[in-house]
Amino acid sequence: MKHEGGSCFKAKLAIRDTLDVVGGKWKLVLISVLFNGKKGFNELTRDAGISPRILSKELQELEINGLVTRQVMDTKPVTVQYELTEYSTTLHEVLFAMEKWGLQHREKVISNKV
Amino acid sequence: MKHEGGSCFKAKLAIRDTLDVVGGKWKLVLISVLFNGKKGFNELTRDAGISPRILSKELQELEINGLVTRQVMDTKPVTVQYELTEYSTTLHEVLFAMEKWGLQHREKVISNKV
DNA sequence: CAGTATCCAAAAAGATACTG
DNA sequence: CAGTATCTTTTTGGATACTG
Repeated sequence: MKHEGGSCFKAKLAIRDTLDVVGGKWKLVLISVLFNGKKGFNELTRDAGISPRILSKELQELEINGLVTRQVMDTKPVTVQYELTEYSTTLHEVLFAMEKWGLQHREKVISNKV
Repeated sequence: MKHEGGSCFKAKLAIRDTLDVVGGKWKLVLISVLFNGKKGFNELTRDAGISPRILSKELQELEINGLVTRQVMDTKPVTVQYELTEYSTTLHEVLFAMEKWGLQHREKVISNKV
């Protein structure tokens, strides 16, 4: 046995904690889209391919968890800019690892299917 | 702008690909549990805290994606051992990053709430 | 023990119309 | 443009009994 019960238990909990914050179908995708820089609401809707209802909910959760800021701009029809926070940079490692894995996995699947 | 449209699009797709394979509530948790070594079905049920129906489904998907092997042992009441594959090691970076993030985030939340 | 079948509850997602 | 309300559908999960 490599790990004793305690450390595995901890690992499992930590994974769960992370999933509670950025799990689900959209959050990491949204963060990766916002990596480009600020975006407006409808822009995000289009870029991520998400419906407004869900986007609104996801953004609120991301904001609550300190990963995104929402800034109301003083424009004629009010606009809003969503932007990643400084804290969100702590997720880079996760995002980068997932992006890398997705790419290599796609390669692998493609080559196995030829 | 740090990335041009193309690379962001690619990043988004890669994240999605990864989520398609190991997204959801259970897969990464199961993998982290199997990190300990082989486990039987009921053992996994207990360790992960998952119902048999879901466990069965998740394991099948993990097997299909080449992340887990299922080995039927030649014992009196048949037993089965689930084990991570060599390929699953490609996920270590993702798992490790998520574990690390979960830990630091918990720290952060706790200290902010004191 | 391993796993499936059945049934049910809850969560997540999607489409779309509508409001300031 | 930003976002909410409403309604519907799909997905996901959980309890539990049952089978080889």
